[in-house]
Amino acid sequence: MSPQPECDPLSKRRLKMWIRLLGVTRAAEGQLREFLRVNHNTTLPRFDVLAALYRRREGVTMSELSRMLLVSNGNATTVVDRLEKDRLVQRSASETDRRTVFVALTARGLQQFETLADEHEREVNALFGSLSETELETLTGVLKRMGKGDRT
Amino acid sequence: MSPQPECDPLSKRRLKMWIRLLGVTRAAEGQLREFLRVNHNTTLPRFDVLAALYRRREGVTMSELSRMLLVSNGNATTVVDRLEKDRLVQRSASETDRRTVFVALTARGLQQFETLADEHEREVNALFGSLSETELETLTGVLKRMGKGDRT
DNA sequence: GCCAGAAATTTCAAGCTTGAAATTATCTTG
DNA sequence: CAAGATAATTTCAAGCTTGAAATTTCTGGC
Repeated sequence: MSPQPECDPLSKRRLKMWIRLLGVTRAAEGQLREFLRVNHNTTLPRFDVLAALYRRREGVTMSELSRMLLVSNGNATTVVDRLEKDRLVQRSASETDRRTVFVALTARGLQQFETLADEHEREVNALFGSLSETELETLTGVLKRMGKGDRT
Repeated sequence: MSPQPECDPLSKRRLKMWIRLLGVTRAAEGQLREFLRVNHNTTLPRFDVLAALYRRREGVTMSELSRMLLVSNGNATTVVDRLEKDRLVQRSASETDRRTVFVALTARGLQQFETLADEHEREVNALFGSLSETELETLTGVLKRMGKGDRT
């Protein structure tokens, strides 16, 4: 049945690790999504955009934003559209390149994010509270190394 | 500014770990999505359903399916609808409970999945090939422990 | 200066996803 | 046995996401 009788013995273990990784991540995402919906009437993608703009207070271009969030540029456009309608973020034109559009938090967006971020951190803490300091350290180390390979 | 001057020093590290976890997972998902689209003209959700049905060859109920994949039942319905239209899966009624619907792979679905699975495994291997055996072991261990807490 | 190609963004159609409401069927208990 | 509660599934509206095509703008070589 198996086409590689002498296949790399690590292959199946890598696959199982990936399945587990996906499962853990999806479960956590689901919890956070529910938390944001129930307690703050918002969504994960909206939160992600606010968080990215909070880290880059001076504003970012639409392209930078989609790269930061690993989403398509079309997607960034629509989420920003909605956030802008709600006056949480604001677009502005570049003066040196008329193709470029900057996005930044409004005062309202900043304020809302600060409340949100605080509770979000608590929620994440609750989700991963069972990890020991050692496990946390190990996991972070491995994840860092895994992130390095990403030169897409 | 910070409301918890003496906050748990692990809190921020847990948060950063989560951000990294999400980043690594999304990057890998993106790669796999592209692989499935370019090489097999299919999508991750479709693959996920086929994989679940492959693991449970005898068939599963719609509810089981959505639990396995951590998606809403409405979602399972629509993906199965499309796969059924393509004759890759098949619904059948339960004889003991007329509310229940079983889904299973068709011969065609089974055949397609076997091809797909093989290449998918290779792709996952390529994505995580940089992990040493030790790292793989460690990561899997931690992920297992993290999965335990999920009694949602 | 002109023009071909590259770059930034938006638009679009199609598919994914959610949570809530609706439907249909089963169970429970008075 | 008749409600009423519970369960399995589908339907639905709204929002998310993608990749491709369209638009507008810039840049570099001629």
